[in-house]
Amino acid sequence: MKTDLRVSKTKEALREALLNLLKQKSLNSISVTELCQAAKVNRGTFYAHYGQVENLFEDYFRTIMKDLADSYQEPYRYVPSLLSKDVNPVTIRIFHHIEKYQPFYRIVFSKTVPLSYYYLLFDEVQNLIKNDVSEHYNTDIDISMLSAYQANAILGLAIEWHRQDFRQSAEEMNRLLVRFLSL
Amino acid sequence: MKTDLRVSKTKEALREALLNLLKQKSLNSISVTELCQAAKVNRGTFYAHYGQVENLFEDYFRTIMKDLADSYQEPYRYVPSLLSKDVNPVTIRIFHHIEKYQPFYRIVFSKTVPLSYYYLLFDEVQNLIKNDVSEHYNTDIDISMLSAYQANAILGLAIEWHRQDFRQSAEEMNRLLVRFLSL
DNA sequence: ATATTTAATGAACAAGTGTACAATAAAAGT
DNA sequence: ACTTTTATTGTACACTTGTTCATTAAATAT
Repeated sequence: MKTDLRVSKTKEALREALLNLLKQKSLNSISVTELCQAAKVNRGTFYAHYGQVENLFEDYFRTIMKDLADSYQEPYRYVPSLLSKDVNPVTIRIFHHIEKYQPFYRIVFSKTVPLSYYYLLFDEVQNLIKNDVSEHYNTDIDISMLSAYQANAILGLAIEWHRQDFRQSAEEMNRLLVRFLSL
Repeated sequence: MKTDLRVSKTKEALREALLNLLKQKSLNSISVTELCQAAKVNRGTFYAHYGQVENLFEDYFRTIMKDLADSYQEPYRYVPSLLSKDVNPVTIRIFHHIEKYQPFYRIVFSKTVPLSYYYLLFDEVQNLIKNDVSEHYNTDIDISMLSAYQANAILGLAIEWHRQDFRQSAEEMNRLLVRFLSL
């Protein structure tokens, strides 16, 4: 059975209202009450679907990360020439993705937000690397640990990128990563 | 001028009450009201010092991380023999530190907690690496980016360690890190 | 078209939040 | 010891939170 039209209608209204409010104020200053007023949705209805505003945002985050996953379907155009074979381009699309959704990732990387958002990103990158790594290394190595190590290294660059207010281009971040991988 | 005795008294009472409550329930289920009742501190006084329960925990986290920083004063006894010179032992004390405060780090790495705790840890490790890295590499390299990259790689292991319920020993984590560094 | 299922609504409730301010009490300075 | 400074307390207020439940309305199924 498909989802009830009313459900998708209210979820859409809430998402829309959240995005509008985020233009004016920070995520954790948005109350359930004002969100529901903006969305013209009953407060009880909100609680039926999400428990807190953070969960609504997480819902939206998942759709954005779906776009990251999807990007691996099409060929990648941004790999610097020096890359080619050593570094699997798979690991490197993340920076263009973050650049594309920059206003969004300013929130994801902000201090007051729950750690769960970071974990969503971590999971995604770790899984991408897991697929890649399991082919290239011996089987006696702990794949979970190695992929966690490599995935989070990349996210470390993303964190620093955010801290420097995204002043570098995604291209530059790619080149940085390639350089560090060859150290 | 030193801090007022009354201030340290109330802060101590609040910290003590928080630690007791954390034995029974999760951080974000602890209300300001019940915390203040347990600490026998007026609710208004709490708001004068911290704005939310999370900030009180952060305060405590800082003292624990001070212990990590201090550990670099004394010689390190846990370095596997294979390490010696390639890997600076500086980077590797983190796992014994986390092991020592394990119940605490279960909270720090839990999903609902603010990202700021992770950043505190990240800052600490990044700075330790910065000091080390600035000696060993060319000056044309972006030290902030490289240290962010390396620091977060290590924290990636910590995240995965937490996810696997800390089943490995700190020694094992050290060996894993050494191995990954030589790949 | 109609009946059935199920989601959204509105109202109401106890509890917690965040803030303000005058009154009190405890440190610090002399 | 006494005065001054400053933190804590108690009370109050408007507001938000999270939950419940009967009522209404919209979508699905026949």
